[in-house]
Amino acid sequence: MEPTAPSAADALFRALGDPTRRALFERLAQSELTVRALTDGAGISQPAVSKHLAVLKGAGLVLDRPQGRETHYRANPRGLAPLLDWMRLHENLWADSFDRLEDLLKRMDQ
Amino acid sequence: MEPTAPSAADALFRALGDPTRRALFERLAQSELTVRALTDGAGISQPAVSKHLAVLKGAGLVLDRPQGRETHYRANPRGLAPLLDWMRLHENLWADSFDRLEDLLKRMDQ
DNA sequence: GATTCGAATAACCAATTGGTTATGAGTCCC
DNA sequence: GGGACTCATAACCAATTGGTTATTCGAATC
Repeated sequence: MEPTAPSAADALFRALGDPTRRALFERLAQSELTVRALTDGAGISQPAVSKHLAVLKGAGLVLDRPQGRETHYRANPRGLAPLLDWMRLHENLWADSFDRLEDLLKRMDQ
Repeated sequence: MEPTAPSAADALFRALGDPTRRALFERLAQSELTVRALTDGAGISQPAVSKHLAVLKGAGLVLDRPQGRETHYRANPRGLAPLLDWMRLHENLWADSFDRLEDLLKRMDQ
């Protein structure tokens, strides 16, 4: 019900500010993947991927699920909520025709 | 009508990734301000503010209006559109209850 | 027209950051 | 238990970045 803390948007924007990191998030938004699977095709080393995942996790954008020796990562469905919250702060920027935006955003809150 | 280019989201996320820069944008989202007015209360030097404004302008987030010796900056109402475009790419992340999201976002396109 | 003011640019610097290789701590499999 | 595999962390490095002061240029003011 209450809006996301201001600092949450900070971490989120910073986390998504890096293209490589955002690409990882976009892959995770489609399916759960292990660190190995993410590393293959990422074009960077496995430790680099792990560091990016730590940042994404810190921003609440991804969730991890350790299983045996591998860790499965997936996007957190509620992770992008602070971004929508932030947008609501600037609702007045949008054209008046988007008056349904507020209703929509309210449904994100609970 | 056509979705924003992928690179647009890149510039936007990077521009908003810095807290100081986002604070400047948030002030401009409420009213048009000169560089001087922005500098007062920003806690950083005027050249620093000018550099941040250049980045925001490059990302399409603000518009400038030179007038005499001062430059007036204001938020670009269409500047955040790429962010909504990007969100549509991850629509599947959101809970099914937000099925009106697509309709809403479509209205951003024209 | 001399001076002050507003903004952008240049030159520079310290801190942050995104990457690397090396290593360590668990887990699976023979 | 020995070896291969997965992931995280440590240590380090080059590049980027956000800040500074100095300077320049154009516009307002006296």
